[in-house]
Amino acid sequence: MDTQGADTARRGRIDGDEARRRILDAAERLFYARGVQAVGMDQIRDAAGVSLKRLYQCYPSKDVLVEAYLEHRDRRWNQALAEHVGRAAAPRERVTAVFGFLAEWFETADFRGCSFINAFGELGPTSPPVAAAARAHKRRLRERLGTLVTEAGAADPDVLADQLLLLVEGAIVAAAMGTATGPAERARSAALALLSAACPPAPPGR
Amino acid sequence: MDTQGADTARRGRIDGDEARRRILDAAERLFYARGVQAVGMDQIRDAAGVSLKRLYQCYPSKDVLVEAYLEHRDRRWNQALAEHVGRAAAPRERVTAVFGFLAEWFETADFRGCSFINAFGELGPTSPPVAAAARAHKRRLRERLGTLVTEAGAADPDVLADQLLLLVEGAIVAAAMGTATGPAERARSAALALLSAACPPAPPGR
DNA sequence: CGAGCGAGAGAACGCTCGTTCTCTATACGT
DNA sequence: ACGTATAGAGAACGAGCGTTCTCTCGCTCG
Repeated sequence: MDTQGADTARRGRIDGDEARRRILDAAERLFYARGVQAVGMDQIRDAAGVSLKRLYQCYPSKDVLVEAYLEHRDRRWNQALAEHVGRAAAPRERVTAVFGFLAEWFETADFRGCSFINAFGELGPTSPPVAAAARAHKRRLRERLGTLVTEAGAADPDVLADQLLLLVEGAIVAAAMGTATGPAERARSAALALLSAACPPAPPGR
Repeated sequence: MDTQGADTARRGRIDGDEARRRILDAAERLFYARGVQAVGMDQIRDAAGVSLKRLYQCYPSKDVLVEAYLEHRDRRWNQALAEHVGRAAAPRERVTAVFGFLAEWFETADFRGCSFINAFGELGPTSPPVAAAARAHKRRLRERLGTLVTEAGAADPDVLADQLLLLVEGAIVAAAMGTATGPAERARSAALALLSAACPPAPPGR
């Protein structure tokens, strides 16, 4: 009688892949919500409904689990962003879709800023792998912005992409700290202004 | 013979105010460089050249010391920014001076991002006082930007101030993580573009 | 000059937490 | 059905750290 209990949160004899997934889900939720150092392995075990032995079989140390957490979050975030941007066709709409994505994200109940900025601030000087993961995440974002503004025909794509990156990161930080009102909308209007200024509506000169 | 040693880093019988200053200096340096949780009271004691007893006499707990650290940093940072902005007279120059200040700051040898963003990411969900201090710091920055853009005659100062805030925070984060090239300059040019778009050079209409 | 208050140095305490070990019970192969 | 390998549950271990305590010494005040 139901010793398996696939979707319950309590313990039971479970498959190896299922255990990995549950652990990673629990770790992602807890690390993101409370910070890495504030969450112990015991709490992850409880939330995942897995034995400590299993936990250490799947992820042999907390450092490994932290890296897996960041990697997973990078993949999910980039995928969600890509989907959101992909729903827009016109180049300019694709750029503003980035900020629409941010607006939706900021409204999420458990939003607590950017995992990578948080992890970098918390562990960056101590843990080179964490610092590298955070930089890699931002580099991918920067590259995506680069292709978007290039497709939009910006005069100097490198400059504009950097500026949009600043707006995105600033909006995330401001949303996390509640500093600016409607950070996503403010960032989007700023991005539109920069975009309009950067891609001349009529070809200049001849 | 020199049991006092005011400017040496080693121990010795010292005055109470001097002890407070040395402790706060050491705490600021270490907390900022390595993060709050990564620095122990013993290390602060060593760096300050003070006994543990003295340390706890001046700051009765680590939490108190952390709050003093953030408060001190807020005061110093705002003062430095005010000085930098104060050297410019024209309203538009005063706005761009903010980004000149950032550029100088980013070149500092021990630059490691914004103490408040870092502390918020590290301790925000755990420590309400830290979260409050970070929000207060950003609120002050936002207010300063508000007055600057108002003096510059922006059409909608609230929107522009928010946007400049996003650029500033984004530039700080990008500088800390090495994401964008020349974040301060990129932010400044973006700010100038937004500023030009926001304050009509000729009064519109009549 | 002597007594005592306070400072410095560091050991000690208690707690947390990452990691491992032990013990018991269960599933599976023959 | 029995032995064995493995999982679960949680105790145990060791290190790190915030905080306190002890001991000794030196300065100060009468």
